[in-house]
Amino acid sequence: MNKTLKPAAGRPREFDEAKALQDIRGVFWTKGYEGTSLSDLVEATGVRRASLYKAFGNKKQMYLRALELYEREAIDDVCRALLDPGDPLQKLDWFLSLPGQARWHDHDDRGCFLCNATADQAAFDDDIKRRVREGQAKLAHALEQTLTDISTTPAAIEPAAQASLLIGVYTGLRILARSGAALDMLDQIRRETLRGIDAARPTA
Amino acid sequence: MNKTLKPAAGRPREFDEAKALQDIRGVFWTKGYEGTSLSDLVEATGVRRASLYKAFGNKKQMYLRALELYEREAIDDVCRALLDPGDPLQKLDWFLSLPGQARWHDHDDRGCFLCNATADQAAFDDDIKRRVREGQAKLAHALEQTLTDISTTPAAIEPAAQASLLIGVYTGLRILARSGAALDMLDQIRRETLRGIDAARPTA
DNA sequence: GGAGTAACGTACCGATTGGTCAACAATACA
DNA sequence: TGTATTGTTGACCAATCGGTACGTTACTCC
Repeated sequence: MNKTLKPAAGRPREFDEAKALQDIRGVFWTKGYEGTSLSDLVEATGVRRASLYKAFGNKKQMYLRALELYEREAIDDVCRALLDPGDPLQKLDWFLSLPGQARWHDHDDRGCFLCNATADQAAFDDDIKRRVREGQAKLAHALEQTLTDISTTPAAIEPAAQASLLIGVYTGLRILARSGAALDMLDQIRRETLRGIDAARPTA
Repeated sequence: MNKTLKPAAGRPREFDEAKALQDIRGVFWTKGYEGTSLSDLVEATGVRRASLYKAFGNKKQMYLRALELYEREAIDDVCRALLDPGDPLQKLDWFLSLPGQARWHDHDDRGCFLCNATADQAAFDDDIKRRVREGQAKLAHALEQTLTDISTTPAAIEPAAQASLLIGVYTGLRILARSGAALDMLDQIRRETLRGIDAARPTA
């Protein structure tokens, strides 16, 4: 929007910061925080080391920005799909099938960056902890909305608790998928989770 | 057993290899694979660097041995508890309450080493992948046994699929707990999981 | 008491880590 | 045409990384 506006002082940036951030996200996503070196990021972006530091600060902030971008794009896409019209149970089934789909299609499954971050660095850094929490909250909100749509008698089910369950199962599925679990196992987990949710709804 | 037997040739080892492995496990457990340096292990064990290499080979093998020890002790303990006599549903409730318990009691929760390994290095290394799979299989077997005890009409429930579900939920819970998720959320996940399993059993 | 063997202790290795510095280049504004 | 400001560049940093070479020491067996 304001790309041309506000030219600011000094020499203009020669690289596309947004594009660089996408590349950075890709590296952190596949290799994790500790597994990613600055040299990796320099190679992936084509941007010199000092320029990256000038633009982003330090490694941790690059990671945070990359995770933020992932949440704004990938997570929001999932939320939108969950809020789209359609059969709620079918949408939840789709949501829980994402880990297995990724493991099935991709040669090497890099999982969900949000889940990776949860397992990777959230335990060690409060800033990452907060960002992960925020992404989960967005997801939980969309799931809760979808769950509410299952029944018009909301007293019978507890959408908030079931949304938490879905976050938990989804996280577990992503971690298991990336660690090479059998597709059968992932399918079983998805089916049993949906069975439990279906069983909890009021018998109309 | 054969501590005194087979003295072998050469200078005897001055440190207790089993004790050193326990210390190594502790460091990997809390700091992860990449987060652990050889200096950390030297400091934790009190054993010189070259002696560690002599005894264990390299860093990855130290990790594998530590994970193996964890599975042989902690995981087996859990399996035994699940197979002990008692109300099956209550035992499953206990199992799913472990992550929340750890988060509640320990100042900083280092989680379940098996789950940490699943999320940490299993995606990148086939050997670790195999070891993780083995630990999960042991757990799954005990869970399946417990689930079978819930009902005497096994056709109505699918213990194998529900065991997979429990592994998935447990993994998710451990990752979420360590990443600082609210205790409420962990409780909700546990409750909803058990509700689903309870709902699936045949109405006697 | 050798001879053989294996662990110990230390110093060391090249490579890589995240991060910085100062010279230089490109822009806006006066 | 300065001057201020900011990005680019490439060399450079101390620290640390996983791993090793080698001389010494402690043990068993002959």
